[in-house]
Parts: sequence; C-alpha cells; structure tokens
Amino acid sequence: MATTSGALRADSRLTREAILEAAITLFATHGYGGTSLRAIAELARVNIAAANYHFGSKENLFKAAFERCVAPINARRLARLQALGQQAKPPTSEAIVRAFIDIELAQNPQLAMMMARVFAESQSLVGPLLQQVFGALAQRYIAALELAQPDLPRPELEWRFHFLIGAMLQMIRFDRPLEFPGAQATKLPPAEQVEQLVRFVVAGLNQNSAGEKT
Amino acid sequence: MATTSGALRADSRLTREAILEAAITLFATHGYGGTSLRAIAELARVNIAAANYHFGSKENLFKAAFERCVAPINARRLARLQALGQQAKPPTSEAIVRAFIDIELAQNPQLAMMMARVFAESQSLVGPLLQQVFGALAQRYIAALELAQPDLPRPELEWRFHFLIGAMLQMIRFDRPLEFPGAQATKLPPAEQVEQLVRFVVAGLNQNSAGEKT
DNA sequence: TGCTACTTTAAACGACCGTTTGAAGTAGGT
DNA sequence: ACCTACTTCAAACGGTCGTTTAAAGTAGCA
Repeated sequence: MATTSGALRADSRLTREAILEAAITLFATHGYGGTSLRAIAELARVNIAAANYHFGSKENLFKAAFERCVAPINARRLARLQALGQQAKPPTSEAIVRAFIDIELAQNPQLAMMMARVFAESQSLVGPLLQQVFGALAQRYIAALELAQPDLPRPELEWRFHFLIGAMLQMIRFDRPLEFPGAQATKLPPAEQVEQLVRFVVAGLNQNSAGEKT
Repeated sequence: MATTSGALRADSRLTREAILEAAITLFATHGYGGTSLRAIAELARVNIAAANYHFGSKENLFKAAFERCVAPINARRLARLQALGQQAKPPTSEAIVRAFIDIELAQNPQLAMMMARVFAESQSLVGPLLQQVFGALAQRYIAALELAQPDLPRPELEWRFHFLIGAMLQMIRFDRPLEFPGAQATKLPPAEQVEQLVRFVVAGLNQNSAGEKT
C-alpha cells in the first residue's frame, strides 16, 4: 500500500489537472447547468469516465474547480490583510478595500469569472460552499473595517461589505458597462477598472449614515 | 379569419398566463439550465406540449418571462424619472437613484429575482436581451445623472452606474449579507434594505474622483 | 350538421445527460 | 513471472431533456 509509484502517479495527476483546467474554463463561461461532463472531457482530451473516476461526480468537480480558483485569491487577500495589521497605524478603509479587491482579479479573467459564477448559481447548489469558502475571510475583513470606522454600527458595515462584493462581481462579470446608444465608457486596463471600483466602494463604505455632513 | 372568438380565446390566454407564471417562478429560483419545461408544465398544471405551442421554444419562453418581469419595473422607473424632470430644479443624484432602485423591487422578490437571474446567465444567452431591455433606460438615467454632476466625466459616470447595478443585484439575490461566525447583520424590511443600498451607491456616485476633498 | 380554426392532449422522437461497468493497459514489488 | 494497485478506455446504463406528431376536443359560423 501507499505505493505512490512514480511515472504512473505523474500521469494520473496530469489528467486530473487537465480535467480541472477544462472544467474551470467551461464552468466559468457557461455555468454549472450549461456545462456537460462530456464537453469537459473533450476539452481536456480525456475519457468521460475519467472525470467521475477522479472527482466522483459532477458536483464534486464543480466544487473542486471553484476551490482551485478561489484558494489562491483568498490566500493573497488574507496575507495582505495581515500585512496591513502589522503596521503601526490601523489601516484605512481604502487600504483594506485594496487588499480585498486584488488587481490580479482583473488580470486573470478566468479565475475571476469562475469565482463570480459561483455567486450566480442557485443557492441550493452553492449556498454552503460560499459560506465555507468566504466566511472566515469576510469575518476578518469586517473586523479590520470596524477598526477603521469604529463609529459605524456593525450591521451597517456588514451590509456595505455586501454591496462592495456585488459591485466587484459586476466588474468581473462584465468587463465594461452596459452599452447603449451614446455610451462612452470603454474597456479599461485592469488597473484602471480596479481604480474606478475602489473609489466607488470606498466612498460608499466611508459615508456617514446620517448624510455626508450636517 | 381573425375570429377571436371568446371563451375559447380566454381559455387559451389562461393557460398561456399559467405557463408564464410558473416559468417565472422556476427560472427565478433555479436559472435557465436548472429549469425544465416539464417542471414548468407541471407547476402550471398544463401539458408539456402547450409550452412549445404558445411560446415556440424554451428560449423564447425564458425571454417572455424576463420581459414580463422587467417591463412593469422599467416602466415605473421611466415614469419616475420623467416626473423628476418636470420639476423646477434638476434632480439630485440621490433622487435619481431612488427613482431607479424601486422599493417595490425588494417587495416583490419574485420579479426582482427573475430580473437579477438574467444578469447571471451566460452572456451568449442573454447578452442581446439585456442591451435591448435596459439600453434605452440606462441612457436616460445616465443623462439625468450627468445633469446632476456636470463635472464628472461621462465614462466615469457610466462605470459608477455599472457598479450601482452590481450592488443592487447583490441586494436582490441575497436578501441578507453573507453569514459567518460573529455576523450581526440581519434580514431587514425591504424599505430599510433599500435605504442602506441607496446611501451606499449615492456616496459612490457623488464622490469626487480626486478624493473626497483636497 | 358539416366546416373551419384554434387549443389541448398522450405518446413518442432522437439526443444528450451523469454515471457505471468490466475489460484492457501500465508499472512497481516480490 | 506473477501479483497487486492504479489508471484509462469503449460501451452501455437508465433517465431526462426539448421538441414534434397526430389525434381528439372545443367553439363559432355557414
């Protein structure tokens, strides 16, 4: 037992990775219901049965694809937040937001789209998954934001963080605003997209609940 | 020809309406790919073939369900915007936002969920549909916002309106913020949800692009 | 009462779905 | 060489999908 041979295991991991990569591409583009295991297997140049062999079921493959996408993003988010916490002064809301809305989000559309897609699937499919993957992260970010704005009641802060996520997902899902006759907004480089978004949500977060100023 | 008999036509419209209503419920909950025509027919207590007889295809039924949901909402949005335009002073950004983020959105979860769901479906399915249904409305709202903030460059305004929509969809899709250990935010009455959202996005819209104040 | 147009129905169509099976293939251990 | 464990594969499983068909039903009109 526990042979972990060598070339054989290497091949096995290769097909596993190929399936995962193809799954990310297709799930991100067409969603869970719009993607078939056969399409994934074809894109990965792998037998259909291999998907079930390596992941057990379509739903497990979807979860694996999601975690594969969101794990590095959230690890970076956590590292950045901890780096902020080790500075002398408590970080501003803007610094915290910039740690969360990683510019690399906009630079790796595939990972970002996969993450955004999960929020769009039906709650029964991804509800527990979202809580599991984002719960601890949200907890820490909101705790940090609370230090930056001690006068803001916690429930309001949590709602604002909720809206922040919505605006971010909108940026990810559509890389430019809705086009209509007369529209002038264009596709921006990722860094500028993030800049627009950060300014928007920071203003929303910092705003005094009793009105801008009295 | 053109008989338009009477009781017969009435029955025909009844089944058509039943199908449409069932479709809205199921599409809103489980999305396009997660909803089958058979499930719709069963909920509507109608033969499966009736769906194709009245709507031609599943895709057409989806579009009809979407338009049925969004038409009254957008008509009200347009009416409110025109009412604002007839006042002496040009409306503030907040007034315009309140005309757009209709509180009835939060009071009729089914209509709102259906509207939000469309933004989550794959672009190839709903891309043209979104532009067709929201294009003219967005054009007018952005024009109104431009009068309220003449110093803000148009592209930036369009991006901010984009984020506004994202935050609104987040409010619709999840009626409370993400739960995690220690979370305090609770489900709010629709009016207060809208209030939180309006404050957030108005601050983001009004914010000076060079920073709050120099 | 036939005729016509419209609507509903049960049944079936071929296609595709996620999953399973059992055999074939591969490679290290003894 | 044989055994074992792991991986791949073609083929098929039962089921559900969206759609179509052809017959039955309904109601106004001549």
